[in-house]
Amino acid sequence: MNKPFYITTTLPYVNAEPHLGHAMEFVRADVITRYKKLQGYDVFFNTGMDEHGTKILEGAIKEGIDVQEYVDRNSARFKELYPKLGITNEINFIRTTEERHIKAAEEMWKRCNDNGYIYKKEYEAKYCVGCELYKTDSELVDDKCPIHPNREIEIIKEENYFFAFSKVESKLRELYEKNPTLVIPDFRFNEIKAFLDRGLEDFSISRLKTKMPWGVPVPGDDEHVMYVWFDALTSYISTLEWPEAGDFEKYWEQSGAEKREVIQYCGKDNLRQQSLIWQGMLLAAGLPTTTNIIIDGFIISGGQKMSKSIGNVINPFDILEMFKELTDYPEDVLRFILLHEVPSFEDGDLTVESIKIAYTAYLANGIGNLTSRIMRMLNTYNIDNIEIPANSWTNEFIATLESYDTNKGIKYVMHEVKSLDEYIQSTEPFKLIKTDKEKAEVILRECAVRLYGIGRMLNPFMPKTGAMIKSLVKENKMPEKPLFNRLP
RNA sequence: AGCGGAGUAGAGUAGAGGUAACUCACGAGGCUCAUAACCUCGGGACACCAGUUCGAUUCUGGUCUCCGCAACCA
Repeated sequence: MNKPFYITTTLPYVNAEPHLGHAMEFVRADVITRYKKLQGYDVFFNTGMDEHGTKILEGAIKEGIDVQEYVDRNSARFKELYPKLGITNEINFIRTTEERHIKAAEEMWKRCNDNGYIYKKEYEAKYCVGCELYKTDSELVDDKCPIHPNREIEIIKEENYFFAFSKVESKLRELYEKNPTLVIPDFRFNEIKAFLDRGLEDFSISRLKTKMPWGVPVPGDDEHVMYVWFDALTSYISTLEWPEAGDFEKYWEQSGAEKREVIQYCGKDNLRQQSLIWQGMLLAAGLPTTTNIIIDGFIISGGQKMSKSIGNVINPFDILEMFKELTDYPEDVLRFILLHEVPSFEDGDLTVESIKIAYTAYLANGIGNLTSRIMRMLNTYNIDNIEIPANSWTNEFIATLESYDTNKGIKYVMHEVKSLDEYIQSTEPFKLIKTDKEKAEVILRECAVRLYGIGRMLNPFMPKTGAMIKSLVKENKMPEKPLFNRLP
């Protein structure tokens, strides 16, 4: 059976520490990956690090270290995070400083160039002599560099390479028309369609090497390096060793597959880059486009953006730390919080307080307690040999994941936890066992099967917890200690 | 200016053209299998103004407020 599936996160730009937004994107993509694997797909799951460009150079200069050293160190920091999030270890990494990536970026450039989408034009760039860096309008305050307000910003006229965005405009429009679910959710798609309708301007895709050397060289021109976006976006296929055919053919082109599925996850700040620029590049190079781009919202805290000056920053490591004494599955707790407390497509709010409340309500009092009470009864009353039915995922549950609504998916599971608690209370098997043993046993077997079903559904979301619940039911074992201890 | 999103009980969120749901907090009761857990009941909400409709909180228009984007910022 040929069921290939490709999914990638955006590659984080490694000029800062990993934050909750990164963690959330990884976790969601991981949930989809695990779900698809359980459905029999051959999944290529990609992530990596974006390591070129001005900001990286700036960061390295600031710390006074070699740029390669800087990206090596920061990339390691990110790589550390994946296992702590319970991300499957069958994950592919690409760093944009890798040789295979640089080759792919050069090839992408050549193809766009050969097809007539790249041309040279004079460009006015703003440059701060103090920083020795290019600056964008949004970085300047009153047309001055905030770090060097006493120096004038230099306007550099230089020959730059431009991408003929305007030339792919009609192709993009056609792509959008033919693929009504290209961008998910639909309100984001509307946003980008409206943007496209206003018309696209060509944009600069190179920088002078003398001013910004940290990038992939432009093929055939020693004086320029590629603008970081052009190189970074190519990583989604350089990870497949493109332009070599092998994995690219299998996972990106998916020629023999029933339905082509090439999925990208990204934050809402990336809408334009992923849905417009990257798709435009693929079209220009004559390559198949992405089939679905899933746009995440942001995580805020207490109604405000997380920021160091407000002091409301919560990073993934903090949450793991909070729960490491209480459970053997802190990564599942973090996954749960991100999946359950943040809407799938809109902004969500997390505070230390809200995280604790959710943990107590759903994990300690919910799943953990439910597991204990059922397993205790099965044990005490010696009810053994539970027959596990072959498949128990309902269509309603599957539909949540097929539409990438991971938040709705895990809420569905939590609802089942709740209704199983209600079922126990209303049927009272613990009372019935004294008067009608047979009937009590029927009820408890039903409970065991339903608990096992919860374990199964939990699988993509909270893999370790799901596996533990399943094995407890199978072996008719009481958990040695609570799955999720209550907070002190 | 423009574009997109949002305004639902004390807080955080669901939801739908016709008894507004969930988690936490609060009040009352129940159960004892369970992690002082679990179950039941109760109080309390659809920003504002018009329109469409038998009927709107849900659709349309407007107002106010908040958030994001406003391109070469990765």
